[in-house]
Amino acid sequence: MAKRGHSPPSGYQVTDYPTFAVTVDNVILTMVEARLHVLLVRRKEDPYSGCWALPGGFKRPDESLDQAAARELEEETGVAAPARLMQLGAYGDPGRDPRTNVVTVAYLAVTPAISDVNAGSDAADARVWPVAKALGSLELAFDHSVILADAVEHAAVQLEQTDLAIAFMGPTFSLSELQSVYEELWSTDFDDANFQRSMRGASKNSNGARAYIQSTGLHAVSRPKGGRPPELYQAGPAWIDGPPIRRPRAWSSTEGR
Amino acid sequence: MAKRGHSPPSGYQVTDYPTFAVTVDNVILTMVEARLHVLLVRRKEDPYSGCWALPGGFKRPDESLDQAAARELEEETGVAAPARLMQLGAYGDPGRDPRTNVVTVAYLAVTPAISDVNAGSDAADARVWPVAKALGSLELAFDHSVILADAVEHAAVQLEQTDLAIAFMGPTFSLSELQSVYEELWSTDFDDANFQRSMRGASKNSNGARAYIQSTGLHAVSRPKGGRPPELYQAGPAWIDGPPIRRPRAWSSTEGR
DNA sequence: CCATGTAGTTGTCGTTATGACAAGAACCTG
DNA sequence: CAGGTTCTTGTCATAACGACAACTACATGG
Repeated sequence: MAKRGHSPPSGYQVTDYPTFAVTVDNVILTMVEARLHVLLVRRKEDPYSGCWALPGGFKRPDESLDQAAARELEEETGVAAPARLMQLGAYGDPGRDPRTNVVTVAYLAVTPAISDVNAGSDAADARVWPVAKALGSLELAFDHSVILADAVEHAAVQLEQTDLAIAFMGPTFSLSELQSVYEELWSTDFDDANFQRSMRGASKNSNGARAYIQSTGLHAVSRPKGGRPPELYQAGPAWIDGPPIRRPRAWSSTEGR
Repeated sequence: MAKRGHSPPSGYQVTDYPTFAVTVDNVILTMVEARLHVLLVRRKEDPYSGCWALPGGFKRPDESLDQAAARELEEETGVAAPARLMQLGAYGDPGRDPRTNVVTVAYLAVTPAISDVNAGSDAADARVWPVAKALGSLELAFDHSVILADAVEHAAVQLEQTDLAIAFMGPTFSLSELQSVYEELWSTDFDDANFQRSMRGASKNSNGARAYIQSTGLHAVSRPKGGRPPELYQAGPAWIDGPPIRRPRAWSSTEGR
């Protein structure tokens, strides 16, 4: 980027353009007992005081949008920003905030089970909610239910394009845990056997370099209800783009998307 | 920073948050002679006066982001907003506009060959440029080369997820025209024969309802250089999600993305 | 310690999609 | 009509996918 020294806006008037507040909002998704959950805070101040909302806040002029998102997440929830905080989109419908003109930029991230959530000074409470409930009975502040719905859809798409599913997992995981992520976000049911083959790189697919996931050799400890202890895997080292598994599509004319 | 005549929200202080200008910028992609082109305007005012830039401008408080994008496009270029004006993302790095704090929301659309482009009052000129040149030798205003690059990447991804490729086509088109879109955006070379099968729904794939494209029965008129006149197709009526063709991936460890 | 239940893993098989390539069909030009 | 170009159809081997049977490794309860 060249061209500096444009600084003094030669006869530029502040009144030439309308001003806005710019906020960032984070959609933090995680998996609790095979169900998709989202991190929400309960608002302490007006507007929408007492409502649950996505953690977020005002962007500062001296920080990038990405930085603002990470900062606000930590401030409001005590949750360290996940590595991949993806931008989702901007929302700027008139009147979406009763105070003033506010444009918000939504971010999406995925984490393994969150250890401790602590409401920051701006929030009355903070916890994870099942997405189904957050979109159903909860009545979120502002247009946050729209943002949340978009985020879930975006995550579902990313699942097919990237290794996003692994971001839901801890350092080691079983294939059935991973499978539950795909099944939950895509509302599908995979054949266990076929799922495993797909994940490993299957058959004799190609060069070993692919490595979407990697075997650790370890096995999970047995659990109360029985069943064979699964082998534990970890994220592959140098995974390059490409779908680890294909999203099933409904071709029948009766089904939409 | 001014704060427009908005009902002073009960005890709310203007100084509680920083203000920004919000702009929208459009990336309009089209295909000219099998090469990807982008619509640019030459700036008439500072900053970056004389530079080529994406058509865009300030959002107004009483319109949505989508509306602002469509309005600015028409105002600056005389090009009617294409049906699908997709939001690409928000860009808000500090200092990206030398005047003030500006956050811009980028939009992406694809059109068939644009008939007439007319520079609006804000622009000194308007025309389509090959994307290769726009990203190479042209030196765009602000961070518009970053936005453009992101847009091209986004279009390439959408090509696999939606029927975006057809948006490049006119009312009727030949399969080789369509093929050139995929080949240009993905930097690949498809086997002509195999490409056709994929596009038609191939083999005996499934219920005819799929119909990504539809035969018109017509044939193109013969062209000067010879060759068999291709059959002409049109967009399918009720196409539902799903990739008409898969993007080839490079699995070899030497290739990135 | 054996039957039963649960969960994970391996194997097989037919169907479908994909990629490579040959061959034919319809137009141009000279 | 010969030769070049572009589009179209056909064939074939291979890889991927979905369904499903079978087997393994654990827990629990008698």
